[in-house]
Amino acid sequence: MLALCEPFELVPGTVLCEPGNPTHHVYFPTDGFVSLLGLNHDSPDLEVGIVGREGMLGAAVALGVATARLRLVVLGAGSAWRIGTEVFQRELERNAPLRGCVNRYLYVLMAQMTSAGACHRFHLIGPRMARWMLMIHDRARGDSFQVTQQTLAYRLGVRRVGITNAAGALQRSGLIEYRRGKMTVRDRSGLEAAACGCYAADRQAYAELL
Amino acid sequence: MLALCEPFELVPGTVLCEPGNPTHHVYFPTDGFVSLLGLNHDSPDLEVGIVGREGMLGAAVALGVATARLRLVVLGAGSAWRIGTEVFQRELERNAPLRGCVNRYLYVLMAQMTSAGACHRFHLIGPRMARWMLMIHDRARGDSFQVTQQTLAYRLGVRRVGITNAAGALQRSGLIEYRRGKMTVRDRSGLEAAACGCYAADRQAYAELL
DNA sequence: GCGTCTGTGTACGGTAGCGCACAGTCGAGA
DNA sequence: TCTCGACTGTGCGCTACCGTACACAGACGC
Repeated sequence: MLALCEPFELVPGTVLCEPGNPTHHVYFPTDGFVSLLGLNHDSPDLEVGIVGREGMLGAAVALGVATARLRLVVLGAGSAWRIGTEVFQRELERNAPLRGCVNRYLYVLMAQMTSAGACHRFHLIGPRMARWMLMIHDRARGDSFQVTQQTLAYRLGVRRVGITNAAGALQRSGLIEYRRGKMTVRDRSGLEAAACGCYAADRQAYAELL
Repeated sequence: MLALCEPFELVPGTVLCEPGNPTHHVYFPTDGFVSLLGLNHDSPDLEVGIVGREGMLGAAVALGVATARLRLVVLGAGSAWRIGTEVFQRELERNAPLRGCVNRYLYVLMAQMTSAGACHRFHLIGPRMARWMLMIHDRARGDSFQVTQQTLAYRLGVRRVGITNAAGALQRSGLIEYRRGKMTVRDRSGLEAAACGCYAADRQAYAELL
């Protein structure tokens, strides 16, 4: 499988894929992380998931659809293996265990999108932000990562000011620290307590199936 | 395929499936409609989709997972064909066109769940309710169907009072009529104008792929 | 006719988040 | 060292929605 792949560098800000365009590659991050954005001409954009080394990008190709519906934006620097869509599809047909694995991943992805919907609808900004920090923390190399409040606000579908307040509260509680685009997790377990249950639910769904 | 199925009656209120439980059957409604509810111990339940004769229930079985994550509740009376999970899986393996079709349906479902997330997050109750009415109207036999404001509120994740207000506005505009649990669509195109763009987007996604 | 239950209308205070605007403050590059 | 742009903090009025509570009306059985 690896022989069919080529290495690819994940550079923050890069758009790997735009809705409506054909999917040319499937990506398997080994490091770094990517934001999945659901676009909607009718409402602001909204992040529906984050993918790091635990997952893959372009799993929908396994469903036989080679047109993207999500915008994929690199958030955290790193690297990935990528493989051409057709090659991947051919491999899927030959390789039953691979197919099973990708299918289970798709299922987990669906589960996460379901819970993300309710999360964005009902939960306060604070817990949602804590959840987001934890998801990044799981996928980042260390305790710090580059994120401005503006980009976080965009991802959670709220105003920057909302993030400023929530982040300030988390910082005053000593859970995180941040400074001009650099966020640092200070108290991981405190952050887990502050996050909404969606974080634990997501991890459980992943653990159960993969 | 039909030879492997058995007829099944969809009785409103029936719970076809509960999260965590094994999926015993896959259903293909020929009439009536079913509500897909995402449950969350951390927040109120939320409807993530509606399925009628255009779709199927238990598509996730095609991903090799026989455990449900959604609660399926019959909303509109009707009938369906149902098939045992194992039989269906065996059939999927033999029948490539069927597999392709189910896969595409899964993809559409994912697209709808994505847009539903943003819809619940950003759109006002009025447009969301209009969208819901249209989705039911598409799947119901006539212009009328049995729904109380309370059940609708539950599905949209809002208070009943919120529905009372929105429904009152729609009725005053002459788009719908309702009376003690019976809703009637009076002005279909007006309702389409009142609904949020998610309705049109969903239909387009479906038309493009199926 | 009478009570009862279900469904709908209305009211009221409370609040999270919005849109907007502006003021600091830090950092990188000239 | 200075400037400029990027990042963060704060303020203010507004609104959609929430939780709660209560009143009314049609439906139904006795």
